[in-house]
Amino acid sequence: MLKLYSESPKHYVAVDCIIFGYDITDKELKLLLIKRSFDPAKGKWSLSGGFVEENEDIDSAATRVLGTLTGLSDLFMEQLGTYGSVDRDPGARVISVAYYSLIGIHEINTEKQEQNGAHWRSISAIPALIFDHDKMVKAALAELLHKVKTQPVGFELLPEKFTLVQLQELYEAVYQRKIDKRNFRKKILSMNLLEKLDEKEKQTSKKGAYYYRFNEEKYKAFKRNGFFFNLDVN
Amino acid sequence: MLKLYSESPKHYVAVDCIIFGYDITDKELKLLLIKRSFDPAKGKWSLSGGFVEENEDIDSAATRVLGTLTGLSDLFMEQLGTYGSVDRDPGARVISVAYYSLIGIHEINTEKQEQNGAHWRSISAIPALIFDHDKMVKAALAELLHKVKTQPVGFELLPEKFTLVQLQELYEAVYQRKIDKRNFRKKILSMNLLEKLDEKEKQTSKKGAYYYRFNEEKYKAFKRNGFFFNLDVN
DNA sequence: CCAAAAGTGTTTTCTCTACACCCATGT
DNA sequence: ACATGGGTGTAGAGAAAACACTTTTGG
Repeated sequence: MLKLYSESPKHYVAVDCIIFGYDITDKELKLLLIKRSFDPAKGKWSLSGGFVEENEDIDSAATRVLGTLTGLSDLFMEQLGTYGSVDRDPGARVISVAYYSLIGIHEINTEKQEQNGAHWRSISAIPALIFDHDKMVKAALAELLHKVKTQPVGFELLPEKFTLVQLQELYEAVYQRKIDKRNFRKKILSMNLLEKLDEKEKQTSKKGAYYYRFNEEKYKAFKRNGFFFNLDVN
Repeated sequence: MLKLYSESPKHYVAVDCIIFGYDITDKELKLLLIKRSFDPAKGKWSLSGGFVEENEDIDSAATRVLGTLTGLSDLFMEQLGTYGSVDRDPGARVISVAYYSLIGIHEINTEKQEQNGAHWRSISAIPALIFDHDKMVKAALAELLHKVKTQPVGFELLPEKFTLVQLQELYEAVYQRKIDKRNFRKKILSMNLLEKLDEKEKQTSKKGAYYYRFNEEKYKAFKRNGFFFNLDVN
């Protein structure tokens, strides 16, 4: 570093959130997108974002944006990367730090969101997005695919209680392919991270499917002993 | 985004480079660190960095910093993440985008570097670093470990011609453990990414070890056909 | 001729894959 | 009693791990 701080230029810094949601009923992975309400690119689809304030950590800015849109806090969220091409935003030079987060669509009031100009769109039919947001979404999807294989984040997209069928459907929605039922169950159950409950889900079948719950404590304990989550099934 | 651009604050944005180097002779993975020449934290060890200029992409800023220090261009470099806590730099609020890069120590003039206050330090004995640079290094190391397993980046740390022994020693330095020679060779050679040369390296043994070269073109072709590099050996 | 490092295969173990039938229950 | 979705095990293939001796050659 040759220059003094004061001799260096300052930049607008924004956060953009790639919000993944899973809908247990229509079994689709979705993205929360907004219709932009101001120029430039007013009326176009975009990720939701916001500027980083003076005395605000970047992570906090992302949490704030996410909270404003969903009304939820304590969601899974992770930094994806920073997009800093000079011309990425035609309005001004804005550096954007992208975050992705996972939320269960069942948890939130979808109608209220749509009033705010936010809409859930299936990842199989994402509209064109402004600026480099397509690039961000593409990167986030790649990251998500890797993440669900190597860390137990799939549960973030489901309600606390879920059936193995629902868990498998989630993985199928993310991978976009069918998974062998027996191999999937064998593998996930062999990790000993799920607790079988006495309760059954009876809406979708007469027999009913047992509910399970992810045990965070067990996972932490296993991890301390060098265990790695791995759910790469055929 | 509720605010207009002009109502939002601007921030100093810097890049910091985690520069990994591998020394073929002492078989150690190293980091290029500098003794900071100005306040705050003058005289302390730090990563090399620099501010992002007005009309400069962030990636370009990182390339520039790396070039200034090493005199090299076209090096392997990738974004690691952005560090944006308000108080991370006591001098001012500076948002830092961290990059890591891989270079062969043999390629550069080490003496010239040391004159610039830059020093290669083994990763097994990294001094305390300023600000959150320790955190960056830790993250970069984790990323590197993952990267060398899943992408052919190890070659970036070696000269163009290298022996299989040298390649294995590099992986041993990165993983910090011994690897089985026969399994390692079997696996890397079965990928068909290395070309055996007619030349032998004769400094370290009487018999001499054949030189190999990484074939970038083959790798690209294989990748197009869905091949994934994987070098996870015991 | 011998020290020192390079090079080379096989067996065993484990993990991944493929695959089909019975079970429970509401109507 | 039957239709519907839930739940279960095993055999074969392929990948990973363990392991020790022969080759070459400069001094």
